[in-house]
Amino acid sequence: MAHARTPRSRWIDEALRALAAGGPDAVRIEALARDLGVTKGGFYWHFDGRHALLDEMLDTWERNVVDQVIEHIEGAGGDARAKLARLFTLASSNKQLAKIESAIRNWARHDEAVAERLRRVDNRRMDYMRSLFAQFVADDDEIEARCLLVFTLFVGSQFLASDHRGRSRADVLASATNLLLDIPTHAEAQP
Amino acid sequence: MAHARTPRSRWIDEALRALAAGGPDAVRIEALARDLGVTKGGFYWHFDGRHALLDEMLDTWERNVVDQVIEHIEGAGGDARAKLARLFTLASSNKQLAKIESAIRNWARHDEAVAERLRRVDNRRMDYMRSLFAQFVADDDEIEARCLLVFTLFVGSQFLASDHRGRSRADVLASATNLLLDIPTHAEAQP
DNA sequence: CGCCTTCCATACGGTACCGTATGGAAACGG
DNA sequence: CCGTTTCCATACGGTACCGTATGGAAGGCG
Repeated sequence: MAHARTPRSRWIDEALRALAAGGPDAVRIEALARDLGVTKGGFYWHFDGRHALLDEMLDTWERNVVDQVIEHIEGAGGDARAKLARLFTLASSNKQLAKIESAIRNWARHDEAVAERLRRVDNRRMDYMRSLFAQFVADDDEIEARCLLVFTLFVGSQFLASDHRGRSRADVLASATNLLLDIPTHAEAQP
Repeated sequence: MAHARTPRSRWIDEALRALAAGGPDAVRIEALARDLGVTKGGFYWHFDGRHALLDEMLDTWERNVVDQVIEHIEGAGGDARAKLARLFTLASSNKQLAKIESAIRNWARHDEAVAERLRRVDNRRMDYMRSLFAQFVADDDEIEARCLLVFTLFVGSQFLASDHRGRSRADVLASATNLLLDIPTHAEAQP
């Protein structure tokens, strides 16, 4: 096994960068080759065409995201609110990963295979959040609603262009997450 | 002025359909011509190239969205909560418009000119929502947070793939909006 | 060293699109 | 009914990409 001068992983990394920058349509083999300083000659030795590269990109992403989550579950301490707060902090950092994820989310709207992968990831995250909210919210409908609000807050803010009257987006995000962690249950609010 | 067999508006409509289906990269002139049953010959008489079509698409969308909002402001009655509830209902319908908007949101991530148009639209909607929330929420930070939560809820749910434990997405959306309209202010929740 | 596997460069044919040029058909206006 | 404007078809050259084929360089190994 001679050392690959441009191994599979480099193609995948570069492809993910292109995905983040311009979506799946920007993942062009000849363009990647130019960025890597080689020609596409070696690509077709490593991969079975463009579609295979896209698949492996998604495989890599799916693994990384899961690892990221697990890593955070394990390294966590404190109660449910503290864990959620740490999760929110994590979601706010990792800007490159957020771009990749946003590109994949949009991609999934047009490609059922991508949508299925995304569903696996989203469902796993939702399950985790549900288990945390369940520790201080009684009503199941409200748990589900709060999970949806959290999830869409971070996903949606990537696609939002509005300003916030002098406030930074990060500040408003923090206010919103505090709201989601501090508000009383629906049952307590009604009497 | 002879009657245009394929007037500008038909090109734009078809382009918006293509945008909703596959993003801006799917707006291909020769493909649109095929879908319209003509050749691209007439296109370059009407338009000054592909970029001009994309611009006019966005012009059309921006006008329509603003009209849609104004129409709803005018036709509204009741208090702020009722108006917001009606706004949420509107946001949940119009599936084709939602697809176009999602495509534009993703587009704006890569194109600054598109981002500026989107910022105009988003800011106008945000201003309207702020004025409504201000009628039953005291704290300015919380108003901003709730506006962001509402906005990202509807935007983000378009990009979400998760399931909801047997509940429909529409039901969870309804629970979430109720939460945003019924929760007490931060100041009231703290003592 | 000589060989053989691994990796890449080069060259090719094919596809899909852009934008232009030019002729012709279609619908008026006098 | 005839010319003029309006709209479209056709044909062309150019670009960018895909995937394949084939030769060659580079490094491990007997």
